[in-house]
Amino acid sequence: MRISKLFGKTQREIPAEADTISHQLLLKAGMIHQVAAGVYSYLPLAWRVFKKIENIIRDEMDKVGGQELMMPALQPLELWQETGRDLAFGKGLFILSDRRDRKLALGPTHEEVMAELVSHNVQSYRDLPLLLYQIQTKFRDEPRPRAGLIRVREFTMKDLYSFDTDKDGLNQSYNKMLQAYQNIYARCGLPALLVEADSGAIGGKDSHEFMVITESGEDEIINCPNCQYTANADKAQSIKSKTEDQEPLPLEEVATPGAATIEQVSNFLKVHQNHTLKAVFYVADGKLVFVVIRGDIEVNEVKLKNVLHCSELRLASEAEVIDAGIVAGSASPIGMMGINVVADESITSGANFIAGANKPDTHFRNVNYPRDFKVNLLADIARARAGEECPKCGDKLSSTRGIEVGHIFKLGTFISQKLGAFFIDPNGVSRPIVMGSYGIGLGRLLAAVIEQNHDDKGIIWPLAIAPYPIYLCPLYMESPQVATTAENLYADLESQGLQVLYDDRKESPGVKFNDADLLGIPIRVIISPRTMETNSIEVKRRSEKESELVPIEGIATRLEELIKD
RNA sequence: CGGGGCGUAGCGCAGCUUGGUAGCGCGCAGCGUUCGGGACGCUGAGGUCGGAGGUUCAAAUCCUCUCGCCCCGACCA
Repeated sequence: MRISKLFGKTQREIPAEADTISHQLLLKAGMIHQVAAGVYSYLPLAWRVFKKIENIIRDEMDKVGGQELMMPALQPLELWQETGRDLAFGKGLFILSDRRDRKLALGPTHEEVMAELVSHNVQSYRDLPLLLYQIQTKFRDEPRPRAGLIRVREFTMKDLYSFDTDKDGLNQSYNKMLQAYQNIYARCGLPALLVEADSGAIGGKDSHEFMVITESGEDEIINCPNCQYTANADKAQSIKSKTEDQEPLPLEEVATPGAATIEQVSNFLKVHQNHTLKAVFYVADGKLVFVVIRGDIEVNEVKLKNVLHCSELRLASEAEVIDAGIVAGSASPIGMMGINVVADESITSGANFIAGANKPDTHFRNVNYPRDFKVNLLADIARARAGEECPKCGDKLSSTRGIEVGHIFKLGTFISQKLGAFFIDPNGVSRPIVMGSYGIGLGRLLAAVIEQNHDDKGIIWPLAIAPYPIYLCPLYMESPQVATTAENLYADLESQGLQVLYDDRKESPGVKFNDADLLGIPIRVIISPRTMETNSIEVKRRSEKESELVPIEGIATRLEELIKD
């Protein structure tokens, strides 16, 4: 491709709206263009990268026996209502009406359509197992699109679904996919970390995410440097510090004038925050929930949502709390009636806590569970933090941030049951098909590669997914010798099937070098009067500082070698 | 949805407080001189100032409404 004809121009200044590296570089390199919030066009260079990633993914899916098919983005809303997942996705679902006022959803994922399809084509255990996938556009009305291609509202995803007769089969399919995913990331030059995850709106039991560690990542990851326990902070467990053993003392009221927050109360009474219990109020599907947790620990809303089995969860407003007859600032689980009380396991980690008395400016000392109050539900609803102990080995946990570049789920049978995807087992008994779901976002993967592979000059594409592996860069095109050599070499390389980006512009060396670096083409080939003097051509890798001089006759061979590495 | 910010030429910005009919840099076009890390000179094209309404002799500038975009939070595979 001649740069003089290439659609898409590099920019000297970075558009102000971008502050994530991958977003900045994609815009600066002229690879993407924003159409609306979270909606982008891919220009030719980015699209070439995209297609290379797509082919790697397709290859790995096919290798483990996946069969590619294509399902529609446009789906009847009824299908979503059958599984109830229209509620789980809530406002994230794009819904539109057709001319007859029928409601349709733009698919955010395809479990429903897939299960419906399979229900018509699988009758017997002999038809299983099955791995079906597609590479399709998905639509999600994200509350906040951000960071360029990392969180968008329209995106391409490879989604594969596994269908098995039982749990063992599911585990086998799951492990196959896990390996295939590792291969994909490795081939894309992306170190991806496997982490335990929450399954969110997709549902199901076990789920793992693949994370690329980067500061700009949206997700917090908790990990143990000792035993390699790694989990999304939404899901992560930890062992909270225990307070010292104490004999329970009698309950005692204390005046705490003006002290409402945990910080104020613990300062006022001169006790550590881990000796207090705090009350946090949520509204779950319209109902008030009283959450009790140790004062120094934060509530993990994902865990809370899961134990409550609710679809909508938000913090209660002060007015809602007061309306329920609760004294904000001194709320107490003691004597709480007619309201759902959910407590974190941390309330059993010590004795003689400070807690509210449900009277203004008053708290209790020596509150002990279960002596002084009852709860409707006791569960782990605490946010794990760095510095706490690993649930597996007891070592100190640390935390990092990452971008989720893949998510795999063991779904089980809830979707197949709802949509009637059953099979007849060898005993003639009808049973629901056991499903798994495996997603990977292509655009996000592309962006993550840039987050991971760049320097202050620009992108450094891994060879396997670079838009072009070779940047042919003649300097001083006015020199007939340079121009002729460049034209001939370009024609030669093209005829050998090599993909070459040919900078045939009459630009100064500085401009060409900077564009070559910005675009991140792995191998730069320079022809100039200087190299012509020794009848040679200069070859430099984007990832390295040093260049080498190669005799003109040997250049094609040398480039072939470099591309094979 | 809550908080903050921004919409003026393809991109980055100034002008707005104090109304007088739009400017700078980059990029773009032409010519010439340059040229191994974003050269220089000259000439030139390009904007109904996000949109609607209002105030005024006069609005990019003041007022009202509205649309869009970004960031933080909430939320979210």
